[in-house]
Amino acid sequence: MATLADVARHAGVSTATASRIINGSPKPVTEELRARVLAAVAELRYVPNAHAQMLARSNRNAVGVIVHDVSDPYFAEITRGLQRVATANGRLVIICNSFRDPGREMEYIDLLHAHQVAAIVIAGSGYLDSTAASELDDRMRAFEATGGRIAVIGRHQHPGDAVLPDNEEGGYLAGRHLFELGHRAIAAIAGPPSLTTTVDRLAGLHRAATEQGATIHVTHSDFTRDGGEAITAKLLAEDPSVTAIAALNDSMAVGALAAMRAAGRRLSVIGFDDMPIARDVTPALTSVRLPLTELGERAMTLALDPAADGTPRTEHVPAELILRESTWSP
Amino acid sequence: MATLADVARHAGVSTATASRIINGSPKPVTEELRARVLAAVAELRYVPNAHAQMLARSNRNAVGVIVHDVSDPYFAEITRGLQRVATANGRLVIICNSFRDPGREMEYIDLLHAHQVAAIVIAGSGYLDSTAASELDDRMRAFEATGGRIAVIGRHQHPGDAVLPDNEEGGYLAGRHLFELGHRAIAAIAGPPSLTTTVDRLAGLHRAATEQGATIHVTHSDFTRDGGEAITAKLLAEDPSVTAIAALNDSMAVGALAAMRAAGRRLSVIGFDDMPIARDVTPALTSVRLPLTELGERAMTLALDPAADGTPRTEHVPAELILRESTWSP
DNA sequence: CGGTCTCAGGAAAGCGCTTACCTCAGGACT
DNA sequence: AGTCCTGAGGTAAGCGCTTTCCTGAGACCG
Repeated sequence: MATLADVARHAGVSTATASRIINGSPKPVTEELRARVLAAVAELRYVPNAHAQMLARSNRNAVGVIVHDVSDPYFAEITRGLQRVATANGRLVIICNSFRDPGREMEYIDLLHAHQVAAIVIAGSGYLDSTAASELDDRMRAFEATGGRIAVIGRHQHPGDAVLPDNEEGGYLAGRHLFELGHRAIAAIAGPPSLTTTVDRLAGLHRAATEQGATIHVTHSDFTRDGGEAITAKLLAEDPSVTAIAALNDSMAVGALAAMRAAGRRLSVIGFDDMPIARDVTPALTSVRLPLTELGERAMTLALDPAADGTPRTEHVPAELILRESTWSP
Repeated sequence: MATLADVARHAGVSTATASRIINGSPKPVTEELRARVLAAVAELRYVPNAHAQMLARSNRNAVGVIVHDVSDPYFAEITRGLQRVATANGRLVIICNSFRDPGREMEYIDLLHAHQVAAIVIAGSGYLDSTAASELDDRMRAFEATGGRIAVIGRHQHPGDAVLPDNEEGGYLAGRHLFELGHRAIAAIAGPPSLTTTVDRLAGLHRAATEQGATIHVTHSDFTRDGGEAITAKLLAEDPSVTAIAALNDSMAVGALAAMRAAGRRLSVIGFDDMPIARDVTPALTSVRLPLTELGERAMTLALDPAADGTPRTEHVPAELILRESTWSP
């Protein structure tokens, strides 16, 4: 492995000069030396050791991202936004999948901390369990204490910069739409009850129901397509009076559609997130859209621009109802 | 930012001792010192500087992954496999999106090289353009010359460890299926002609056609859903005699379905990759499955186990036809 | 009771790079 | 002619950690 010293020796200059030439420092250097050094670099296929550079410069260049799972379309979309902004700012992005495990999240915070990232963005870890949340909070504080910056996506224990999708409002939009259509027997398929995303969307749904003096039957699943399919099958068998299903994300809504097809039933279904698949299933899915890419972009922007004063900044992004063909009057 | 020296001072020991205790080195240490050091670590919230560790240990711990785009379901699936194996081996994974830009790929190889990764896995960059390919090859050699390991997924210029999905066979399977159904006027919607994936799948299709003494009409698109929709719309308008469409990936097949729905036509459609969405569109998509997660797992395994001798290892993974409802006799 | 082992712990030499500071010519000025 | 810049380059001190080698003190032996 060629080092700077090798290059310098090869070109017959000091490491200082070689370093300056390679990094294009403002210090003036004669053309001849520059050429010699550059030739040596090419010949030796020299690639600077990033770790040594980080250590010597002690500037933080990378940023970390902790999400549930990049393969999940929801987070893939968010990640896309995060990457766009980070790359535009010349940052290296380190992505970590937490699989919603608070323990793993803490490990990753430490790992990113150890790697001297300038900032960490965390998405999809709004835990309600206060033990896990406060330990996490602890780790985050330790990171921030060293000058690191943290931005979170979604409601979160940790006080600090955050971009908040308006999940409550989205839930309300979905509920109101169903009630306006004339549905009265509505079943909600929620995600894990420990996630704030679930809680907030559900709260909106309940607000809409209360407005109508109605109630909504809630069952919990796991935000996956198969989970949605299984629970819908059960629901259809157990409660034939339900006329509409509000799934708290599109994956489960797609599963619900599959279960209905299998059972030969046709209830109204509304999804959440408006993922690309929504327009390609039959019937095309009515859904509550959250601008996921934008969510990511704004979170990364927050994370990279140091706060003017120390005040935590909070940005809200609105939800929007996208009407398609999966909802109708009973 | 607390350093090892801070911890050592705080505990009243030398940095050597502190380091040994923190890293659990085999050197024996009295319980009392161990307790003091660990207490100091907790109190100062010490997190070791990973860059300094890398530099001092000069062992390579991370691995790099270069893919087209993690948000793309195809690569998301592959990445999942890569991560599983890497994490199981205690490696940090650095993911880079190349967006199929050879220039960016080279940058990323250098970047990963600079970060001293132990290995790089590259997926989805089988370029035919020989200039780009040979420059890439150059970069890879430079990396390998320093002891780094490279594994590629898919056919590739670079001679070395590779796992190859059997795209040609998959194309053949798709073609034969359509011909067996009795189709004669078949249109293929291919991806960019510069990718080996496109070329290989197409070759299989042609082999099936030749067997039948038939030919296939080929048009090129870009592997995206919208690209598939647009080109299918055009196709339907221009050539009413076509009875079957072979899309070279599922995204384009889904687009084709949408275009057909819009035009009120019902041709047979076969996709490729058997992505999760395939079973949820209507009609459910017949597709050629490639075990993507396994592809990733095997590539990472190859990358992490140094070759027994220096011989490049090649693993083939077979394609499989998944019958659903989008294909029928004309 | 002097000599040899063992063991706990420390001193210090790097790992590969950046950069503040220093040196040494050769002009420009007075 | 002597002083002072100014440019071009080198010297060396770290950055935070690991690890080799060394030291000093008991334990043990004959």
